[in-house]
Amino acid sequence: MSEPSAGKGTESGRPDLDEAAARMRSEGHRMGQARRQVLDVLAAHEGALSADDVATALPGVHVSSVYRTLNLLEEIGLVTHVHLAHGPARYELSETAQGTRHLVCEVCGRDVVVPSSLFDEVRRRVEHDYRFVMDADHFAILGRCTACTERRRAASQASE
Amino acid sequence: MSEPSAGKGTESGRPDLDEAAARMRSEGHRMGQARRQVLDVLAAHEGALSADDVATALPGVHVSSVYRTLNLLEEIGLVTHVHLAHGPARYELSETAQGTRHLVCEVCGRDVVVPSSLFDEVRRRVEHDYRFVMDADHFAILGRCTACTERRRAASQASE
DNA sequence: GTACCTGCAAATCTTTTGCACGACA
DNA sequence: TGTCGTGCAAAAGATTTGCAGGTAC
Repeated sequence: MSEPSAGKGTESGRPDLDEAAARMRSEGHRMGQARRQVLDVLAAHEGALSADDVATALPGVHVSSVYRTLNLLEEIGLVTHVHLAHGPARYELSETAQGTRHLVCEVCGRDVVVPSSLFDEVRRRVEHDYRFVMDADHFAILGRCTACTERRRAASQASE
Repeated sequence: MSEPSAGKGTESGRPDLDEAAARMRSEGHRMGQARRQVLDVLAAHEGALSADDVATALPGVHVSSVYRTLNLLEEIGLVTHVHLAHGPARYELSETAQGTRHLVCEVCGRDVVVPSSLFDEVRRRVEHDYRFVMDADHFAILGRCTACTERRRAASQASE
């Protein structure tokens, strides 16, 4: 175990984690090992991780516990999930995900993160015209990244 | 606009179907009964259907055939699929789906279809600033419809 | 000490695949 | 008639759930 401070969960030495623990306790939950470790892994990673990624990173934690934990954390609002393309759901800390949108290349799978403020205008129009409040950015937007667009263009030109 | 599949007397009596059959044959495929029936069901429905919906509507057709058929039709370009919320994928005729985007209420599941032209500005900006070409509208945008927004507001006011 | 968390196994749900037979062109 | 489409069963992948025992508080 690579935690700087050993012992029971009250003093983790990580402000984020203490905050999360407090949040959880205030909602009537405990901060067990699995939950602490899952939060750790999510905090340590930049991108969004699948439940399986998390479980693999934590050999001592069972996948089902990872799922349960992620669901709980999401319920509480500490974690958000995104669907990138057609694979499994991917999770990240809400704090990290805040204000971001994922553009995923259908060809190479590259994940481009863009500020969701790009969508402010659309959001306003949708809210006004359709009375619909666009919400958390749970779904990626599919398309083609530069490289794959060029490649495609080159290919179609070559074939003519 | 949309025309009912009554029309001129051709072999099948359904111009859409004949067209589809021709398209399939030109790509080296046959028009079996499962394929014909799946196309029929999709044409008969306004909204997007799950594979299971289609299979249920066609007691004589096996689910696996429905999946295979839908995948083939999608490959050819006659059908498109959308992910509404977190359930199974939903399929509709490309013709119907053309130029539409789905807004799905996270609370009640209502599916609001809007013109994708709403996103033209965003699309331009994303293409210019991020060199990313936004593609088919395979993923719904989640949020909250009017009714559920009001209900939520009322609830949060009541609880204070 | 009690109630909750967790590991494990098995169930669920969606989608895919291998195989043998029957139908379409 | 030969090939392709289809039904059926089983597999595969993602996620959930029941239960028994350990742990946080």
